[in-house]
Amino acid sequence: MNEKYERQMKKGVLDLLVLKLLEKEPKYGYQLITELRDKSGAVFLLKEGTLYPILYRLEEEGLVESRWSEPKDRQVPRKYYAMTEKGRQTLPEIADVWRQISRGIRQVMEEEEV
Amino acid sequence: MNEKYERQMKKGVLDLLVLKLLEKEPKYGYQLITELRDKSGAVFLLKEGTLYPILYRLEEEGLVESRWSEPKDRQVPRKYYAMTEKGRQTLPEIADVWRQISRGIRQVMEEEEV
DNA sequence: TCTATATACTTTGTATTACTAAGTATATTA
DNA sequence: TAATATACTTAGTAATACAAAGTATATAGA
Repeated sequence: MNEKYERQMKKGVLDLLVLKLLEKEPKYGYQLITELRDKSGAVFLLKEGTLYPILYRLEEEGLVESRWSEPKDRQVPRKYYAMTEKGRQTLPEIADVWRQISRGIRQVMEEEEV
Repeated sequence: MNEKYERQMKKGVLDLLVLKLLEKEPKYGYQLITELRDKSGAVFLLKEGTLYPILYRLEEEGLVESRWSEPKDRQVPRKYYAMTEKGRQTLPEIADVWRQISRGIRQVMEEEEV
């Protein structure tokens, strides 16, 4: 992909995708990176330096909350993130912003392409 | 719309939309603002301070070129922007970046929604 | 045993960009 | 005459994806 444009176009949607992945159940950071990679068909290959600050920001905004796992059987400790009530209210709003913008883009792009 | 997210999600796509609108014929800045507003269904309401710097950047990158209109019959002078050869090569590349990213987002969003 | 790799989280710094706000100037309309 | 629409410019700000480096543990291979 054209890296320059790729980077900019991804701005803003990561919050949406992370929230979406947390919708059903709590997950930890590294898990989110691999799920995002797999489900997006390797379009979203996040580095830790990208994802973790997003989680910190979402937590600061009150959309998610975290707790450390008590590490059983010699397991590396993990920080699980779960959606808050506010997060559940906000997710559909953000999803709607995405829908409107992508529709606007489609309309401009498909214009006169009949 | 949720302004905070709206702003970020629009990042990067404006170059694409502006190039798309210039594909068929040269246009001037103010014209691009109104066309973008109308064709997007008022999703993209650009201020001059948003559009013109985009055009300067695209020109600096060699994707478009500008010329001032010689103002006939007491008309305000206009700066027309036209696609360059390089611009015509780059447009499909950027459009493809958009397609891949939006497909990746759709896949994550639609996951388990059956 | 040693080493490399995968897992897992943190932090600092940088580049890019949409937007606000202000300014300049002309033409048209009320 | 004033207000509005047209048309372009510029300076400054905030937000964020990413690179890069660091810390630490578990596991697999040589």
